Amino acid sequence: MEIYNTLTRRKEKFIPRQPGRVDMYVCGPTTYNFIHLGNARPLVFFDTVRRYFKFRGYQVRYIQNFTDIDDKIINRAREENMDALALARKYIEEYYRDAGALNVLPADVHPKVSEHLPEIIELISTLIAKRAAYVVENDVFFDISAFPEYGKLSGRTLEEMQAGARVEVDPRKKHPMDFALWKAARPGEPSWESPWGRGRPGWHIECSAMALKYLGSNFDIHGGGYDLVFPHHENEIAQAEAATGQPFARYWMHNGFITVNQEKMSKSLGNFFLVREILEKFPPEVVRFFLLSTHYRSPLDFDDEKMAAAGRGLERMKNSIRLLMEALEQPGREELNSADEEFAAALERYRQEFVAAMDDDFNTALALSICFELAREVNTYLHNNTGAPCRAALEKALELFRSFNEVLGIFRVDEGTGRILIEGRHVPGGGLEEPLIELLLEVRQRARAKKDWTTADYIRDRLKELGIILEDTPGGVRWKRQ
RNA sequence: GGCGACAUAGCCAAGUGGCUAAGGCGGCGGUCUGCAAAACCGCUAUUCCCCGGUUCGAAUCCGGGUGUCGCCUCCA
Repeated sequence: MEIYNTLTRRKEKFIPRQPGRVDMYVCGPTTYNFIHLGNARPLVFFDTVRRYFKFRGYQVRYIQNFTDIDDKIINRAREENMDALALARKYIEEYYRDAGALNVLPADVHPKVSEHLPEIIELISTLIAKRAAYVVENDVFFDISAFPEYGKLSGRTLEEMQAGARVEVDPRKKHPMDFALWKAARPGEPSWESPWGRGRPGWHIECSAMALKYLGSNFDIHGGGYDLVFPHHENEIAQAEAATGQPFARYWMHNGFITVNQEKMSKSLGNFFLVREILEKFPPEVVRFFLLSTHYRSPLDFDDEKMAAAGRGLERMKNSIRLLMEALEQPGREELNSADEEFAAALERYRQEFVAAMDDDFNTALALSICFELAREVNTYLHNNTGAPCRAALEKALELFRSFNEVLGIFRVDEGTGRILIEGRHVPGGGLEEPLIELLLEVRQRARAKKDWTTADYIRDRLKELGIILEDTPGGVRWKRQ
């Protein structure tokens, strides 16, 4: 496998710290609101990375933090007249709903800053002891001059950064790029006891402390959005490496940004989309499919039309799986003929191409295109074998869809059997709906037998308005939910 | 001002030195159908922003230009 490493600015062969095992840490959201589409991209992408490693037989340990202590949370809590930690807790709950809808599997550990104060304080103490940090009044700052490699991740030098500085510098800092590890308590803010008085941790120290706690030094993959490269990840490296003397993480992966109408999502532009709002308009699988349809390092532009196009594409794949499942309900043929052999050989080729695509820096866009090729192969095969297709061949194709989906997570899966669920007729709990639809279809068939097309079309149109799609086939009518 | 990324069809999007430039959406034509839907078949970029260069050969490498976006400040 090859992974693009931000640290070296090129693709590198992936060699894990321990053979057969991958330890990864991904920066999770600051929980002061529902998650937005920009949060969803790294969520879905790194979830896919983790699924792929499992697919490839690695044992994966996946850590994703929640930042539940932060200026934004405090400000928001003040606006809502709420306790800051309670507000954070509320949005952590909401996070699980949105992430779950997007088929993002929970991390092995979701550490919270508020539950890791001892680790954070210990790390800061170590940095002070090693003269990589200094105390001013009740604040603690990281001393950039103690870490000569500062800037290695973002590829900029201290001089360049100073030249471009646009922010007023706290005059108590020894160097303008020094950053806060510990902030003295201010009235009305959550705070904790520390050797430097009551206060709270700075933004960057939490990830260093929690990643080191759960994964140790030199773990395999650290991920997050591209905007975290500087200063967040740069500072994480400085803190962790100054404290331990060891490399922090081996591969740094960063996803590109989501834009809306070619502009970065931002509150000031009013083009901020919450996952929750989008899910009111589009099914979650379509959102996930859309997010994976572009390579993770490229920017991705969001608008309704592109989502609609993604939905139609996903529908094509679902139709193919649906046709496959229907064909498997028929008797079929047991023995293989040469056309079946050819079909099976094509399936094997797709499997290899899929793995090659994902091995190449997680090229999900290419992997999805292989799913489309698989769909067409299946449809063509079914088209040419309407009489009695070979069961073994069909089962092999369905299994291939299933294993691709294990990685991509774009189709819903039955938790018990692991089989792909294509929304069709069956509703859990049943009720009268299904028999009534069947009854209407029967009436419509009678009309059709009498060539009463007006009635037949009327039933079809009205059912469509209710979200029931009819398709007349030579073998009878087929129906599905929209 | 400093640093960086990107530019492939109507739209989205793979491809980073050499077979016919993947795939999807849309469009057009055909098969099937009472019609429709779904599906299948065919067509839809003589060319990859522009200009130079390297090379037997470049969308792919190098130089210059233009344009778009991002980071340098909280940000996924």
